[in-house]
Amino acid sequence: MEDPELGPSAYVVLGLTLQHGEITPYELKQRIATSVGYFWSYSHPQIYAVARKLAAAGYLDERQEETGRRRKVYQATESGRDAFRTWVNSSSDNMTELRDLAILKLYFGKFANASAIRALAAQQVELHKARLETYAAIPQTRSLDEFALKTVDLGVRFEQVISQFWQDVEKEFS
Amino acid sequence: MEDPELGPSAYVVLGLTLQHGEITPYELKQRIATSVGYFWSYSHPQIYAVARKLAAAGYLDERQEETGRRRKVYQATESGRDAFRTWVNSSSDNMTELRDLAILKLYFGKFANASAIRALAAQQVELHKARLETYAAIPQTRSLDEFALKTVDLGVRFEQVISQFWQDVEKEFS
DNA sequence: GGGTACATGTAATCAGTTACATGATTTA
DNA sequence: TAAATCATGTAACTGATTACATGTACCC
Repeated sequence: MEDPELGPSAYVVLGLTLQHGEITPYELKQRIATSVGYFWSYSHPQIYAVARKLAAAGYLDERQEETGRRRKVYQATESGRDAFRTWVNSSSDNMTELRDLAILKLYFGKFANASAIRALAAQQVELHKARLETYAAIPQTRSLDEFALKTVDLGVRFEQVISQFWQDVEKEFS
Repeated sequence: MEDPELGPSAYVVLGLTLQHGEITPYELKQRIATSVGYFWSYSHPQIYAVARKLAAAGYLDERQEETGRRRKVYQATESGRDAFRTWVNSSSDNMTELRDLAILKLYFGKFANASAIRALAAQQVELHKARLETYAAIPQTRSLDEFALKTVDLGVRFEQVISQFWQDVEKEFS
C-alpha cells in the first residue's frame, strides 16, 4: 500500500486529477487525448488500470456514483499530492525519444522503392502541417497556464522543423 | 509459423540483420544503441526475444556456434527480406511521439517549485547540447548511406530546437 | 421505441523491462 | 590465476494494447 514505483502513465493520471479535482476515467481519457497525449499517448484501458492502481496505493480516492452509469470518480488524496510534488520537483536525466515509424522507414530507405520514400515524405508533410495547425490553434481556443502553453510552443517549433525536414526529403530523393 | 503481425522492434531487428548479413544479438544491441536507438531504444532482453520470435516465424535463420561462447547467429531469410520490403514500402499514418519526462514535468510545472523548473531546464540544455555534439560527429566518424544520414540530419535539427527551447524556458521562468 | 453514438469497463494477450545468473575473454 | 569486463541469456514481473461486452443517453 505504500510508495510503489510509479511510471510516467501514473504521473500523467495523477497530475491531471490534481488539476481537475474530481474526474472519471473517461474524462481523463479525453483530457489526455487533447494535451499530454500529443506527446505521449495511452489506450483507454491503461487509464482505467492506472487509476485503479493509484487508488490502491492511496494516491487517489475512488467513489462510485449511486445512480445512472455508476461511474467511478477519482480525486487525489493528500498523499497523492505529495507524491506528485516530489516527482515534479525531481530531476530527470533520460533523453527524449522520437518514436515515429516514418523516420524508422526512412532510416531503412535503401531497402525501399524511391517512389515509396517520396510518398512517405509527401504524406508526412501533410500530417505534420495539420498537426502544426492544431497546435497553433490551442492558445486561441483554450486557456492554459504558462507551463502548458510552453509545451504547446515546443510542439509548434517541432512541427515546423519536421514539416520542413520531410519537404527536404521529398526534394532530395526525387 | 506464417505472417505474424510484427511490431516496430521486430522491424528494427530485421532491418539491421538485413544490413549486416550475419549478426548476433549482442551486435544487434550495439548497433541499435548507436543508430535507431537514439530515437527508439530497447532493452537487451527484448532484442533476444524478438530475434527468437523472428526465427520462429521463418524470417531469420538461427544457427548456434559450435565453439567458444556458442552464440546464436542470425541471418535474414528470403521471406524475411520480403516481409521487410513490404513493410518499408508501406505508408504509416501514425504521428511522432515525443516521449520525454522533462517535457511532462514542464507541462505540470505549476505544481513545481520555480527553482526545480530552472534546474530542470539547465540540465536539459546540457543534455541536449551534448547529444547535439554526438549527432554532429556521426557523419565524420562513420560512413552511412544517404537515408541514415538524413535521419542524423533530423536529429541535429531537433537537438538544436530543443536546446534552444530549454534555454528559453530557463530565461522565461527566472 | 429502435437505432446510433457515447461511455464504461473487463479479459486475454502481447510487449518490454528489471533483476538475476553465468560463461568467456582480457588484463594485471 | 584472480579480478574485471564483456557477452549471453533466462525468469519473473509490469506496462500497455486489442478485442470484447455491455449499459446509457440521445435523436428520429
